[in-house]
Amino acid sequence: MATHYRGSEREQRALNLFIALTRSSDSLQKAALRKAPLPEGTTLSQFGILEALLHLGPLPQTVVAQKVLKTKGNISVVVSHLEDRGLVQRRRSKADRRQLVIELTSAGRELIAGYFPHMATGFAESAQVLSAEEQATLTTLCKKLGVGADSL
Amino acid sequence: MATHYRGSEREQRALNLFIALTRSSDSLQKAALRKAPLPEGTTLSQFGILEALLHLGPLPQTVVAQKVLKTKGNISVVVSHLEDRGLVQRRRSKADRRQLVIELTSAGRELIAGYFPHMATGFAESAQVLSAEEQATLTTLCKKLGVGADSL
DNA sequence: TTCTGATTGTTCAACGTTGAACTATTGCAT
DNA sequence: ATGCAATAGTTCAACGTTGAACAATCAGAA
Repeated sequence: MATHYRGSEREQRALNLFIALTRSSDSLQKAALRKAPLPEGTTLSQFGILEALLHLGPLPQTVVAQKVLKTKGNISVVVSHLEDRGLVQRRRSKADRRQLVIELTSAGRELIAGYFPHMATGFAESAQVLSAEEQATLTTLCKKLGVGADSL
Repeated sequence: MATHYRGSEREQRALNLFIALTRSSDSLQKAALRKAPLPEGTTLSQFGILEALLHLGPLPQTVVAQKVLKTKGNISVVVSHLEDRGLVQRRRSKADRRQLVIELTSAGRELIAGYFPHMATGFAESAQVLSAEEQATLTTLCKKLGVGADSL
């Protein structure tokens, strides 16, 4: 589990932190998916985009890319797949004709709105090994770390 | 940053935790890579395998798969790429003739041993926004969460 | 207005990733 | 010894992912 690298204390601490972060988010994700399998034919990437649209409303692709931490090229591809499946639709923005605003179709809304609560329950159950206070501490420290790392 | 899902307190807490975990590990990784770009032609996946071999010695592919949290099919592909690049070599195990033991070539060892310390420094610098105690707390909570989630 | 640089999205090559079907080998139970 | 379930690895289709090259549009300066 821990790194086998023989470096300074400081480096080993940082490496162990990174490994623990990566594995725990991976474990949490997998546990939630075990409890709430994705709808047939829906991938994790597609889910991420559908979820953003459900909770934030119609968005231009660039904004979607920022939300799900992927590149615009990637979003373009995955949105096309969602469009092929009839879950999403592209609309040219009148304000800025470069933008394509993505919005859920009724089928897409039904799919994601019907599924998401199961996933939320899955996360809640999986996170229960930590107390509410521990979860809050963990979240706070992660945010501090993330913001700090981004500004380097 | 936080979820926009309107569910129970418990669910929102778990979702926010997951988002924070994901983003912080992503930020930490990207910050480290900014400070220490991977060697030309080396991908993150290839790096992961080289690193495992450097610090754990020659390993059969199944073990590598467990270490880097990927499937055996994936390891097979990436190891082939590493073999093409002359960084790694497959050796049929005598004890169990099903196993292929992967080991670093001298070129591979030189590459990863020369690069890894830079990455370690990058992680250490990026993690410095947290005190040593905070890092330890974060690591401990992550492990507890990970172990708990795995056993569901 | 006109030029110029920045922004939005598409496309493509190369690689990564998974899960399933397949082969070879092993170990065990009978 | 024989048969059989489990294990190690390969391969493939389908999809995801990135970064770079490209076209269209916008916004601001001269």
